[in-house]
Amino acid sequence: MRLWQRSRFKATLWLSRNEAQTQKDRPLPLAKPNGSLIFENARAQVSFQPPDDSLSSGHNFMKPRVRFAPSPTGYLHIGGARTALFNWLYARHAGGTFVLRIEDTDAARNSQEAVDVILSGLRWLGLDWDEGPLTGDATGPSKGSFGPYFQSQRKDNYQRRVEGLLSRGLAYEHEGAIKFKMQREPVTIPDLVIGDVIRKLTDREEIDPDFVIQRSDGQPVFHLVNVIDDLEMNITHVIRGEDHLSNTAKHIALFKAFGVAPPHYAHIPLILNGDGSKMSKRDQGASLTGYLDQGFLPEAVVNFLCLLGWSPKENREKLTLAETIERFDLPQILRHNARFDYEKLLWLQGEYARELADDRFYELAVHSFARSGVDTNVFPLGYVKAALDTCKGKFKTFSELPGYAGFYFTEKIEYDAEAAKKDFVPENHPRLEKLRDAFAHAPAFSAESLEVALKETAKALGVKVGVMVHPCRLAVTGKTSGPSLYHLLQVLGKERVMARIEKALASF
RNA sequence: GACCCUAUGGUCUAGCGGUUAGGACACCUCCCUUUCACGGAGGUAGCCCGGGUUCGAUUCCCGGUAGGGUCGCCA
Repeated sequence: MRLWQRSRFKATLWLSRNEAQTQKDRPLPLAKPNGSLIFENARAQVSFQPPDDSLSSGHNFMKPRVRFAPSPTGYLHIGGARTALFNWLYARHAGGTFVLRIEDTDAARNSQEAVDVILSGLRWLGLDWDEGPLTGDATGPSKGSFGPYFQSQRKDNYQRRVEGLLSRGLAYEHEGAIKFKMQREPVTIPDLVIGDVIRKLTDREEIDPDFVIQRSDGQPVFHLVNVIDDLEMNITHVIRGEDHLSNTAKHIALFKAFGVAPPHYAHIPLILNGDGSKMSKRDQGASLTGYLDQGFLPEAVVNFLCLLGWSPKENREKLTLAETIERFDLPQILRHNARFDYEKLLWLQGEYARELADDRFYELAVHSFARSGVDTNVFPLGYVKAALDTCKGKFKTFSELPGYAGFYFTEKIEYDAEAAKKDFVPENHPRLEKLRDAFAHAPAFSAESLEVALKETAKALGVKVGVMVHPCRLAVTGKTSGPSLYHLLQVLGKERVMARIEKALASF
């Protein structure tokens, strides 16, 4: 079973690469269990003439055209982001075109701001689109020759198509709405990921298989506009979430009704919550914006998303974008849903954060402090950079940074309560005094000589190094962990360090 | 309720009839170390169940179970 399905994948893909557009006018390739190809005339079940030239493009494209068609709901779902990523990867891999189309048919919940969330999210991830809107304004500028790229601006097309359907008896009015005459026979959905899916009618559909394509208020419905836009934008591959799989039967029927062979379909598995439940809007981690806000790096998010439902093989986990584009292809996409593993994302984030180029690291770090209300610009640039250098590679997300290194930029040191109880004890008081004196007389206030000073003090007192280290760290940073102690002392400088030690000594 | 998809450690996955079932994250132990992190060494843990097919099934087929999706004048 699997074998013949896979052989069909190859045949279909080959077709997609080389004859992506000419297939529009050709029969649909299907496979038989013996692996040979058969052809089924896509128009076999329709008895009308295909649309005139004004509705069907005469262009002959060799490269795939894919699209991401989100609805502006005010946020970009992480699953949607991955769908966009897979589309983008396939386009880049195959040298095709990535189209961004905004499905804003539901006027009530659309706004320019909601579109901007999508645009900025995709831009953040680095998923540039070859065609689509340039701004969130539905009537604003766009690039590409298949526009408009907002469905709200394409009403005439839908109206014309509906009238065509009506005149050919393929749709009818019902209580003010327009319904499409859906076939009752099972629909075969050729899918590049899953294989041939034979979709039968459900019990409710048995009663009435027809579905509304235009509401009684005149607004076209998703299934209709989605198909018309894909058709008119010459989309060759529809790569979308598996939640659309069952509905694809309707779309294929619609394509047939318009006299055109449907595009290739690739339904990708969904992303579930860590506990296996469906990831909905309200779930933690569902919104892409959240990752930006938490200080994740887009390259980490992209890398992680790639690993959900697709594998680069060869035991690779961390990949550059170029490597991913090179390796990515539709047949290797997994068929089962994946759970979102936050820990693994965090690991990748740490990997990328450690390797950040200095300038970008400083920029992101300064930004994270600004977000937490700390203006690092009031400190000398050299001081800020030196401080940040001691933190690189020691934390994962940038939202951790203000908590990790905030002591560099404030004199209000709050001691960790538990640590103070343990380290600010009477016997440590004279030890800290000795350390203060040793620091005061160190030949230089550098990490090297401070380390020598501290170790010699410990030796003189007959205690382990740690006995000196912990109270000292607590005194100058208020925390039990952080950057290298000697280095942070050097960066803070003698004045700050001495003052903080005095203050600590006065507190116990 | 019906229809569709799926099923390898806790998680992401490699595997495409014969393997000591591989890697990564997480977890545990140890080493390194001023803390944390990194790095190094090692460890616990897996083929959902039941039938077939086969000399031989994680792998192929059927059934069950479980999870997910769909059946809207939402997208």
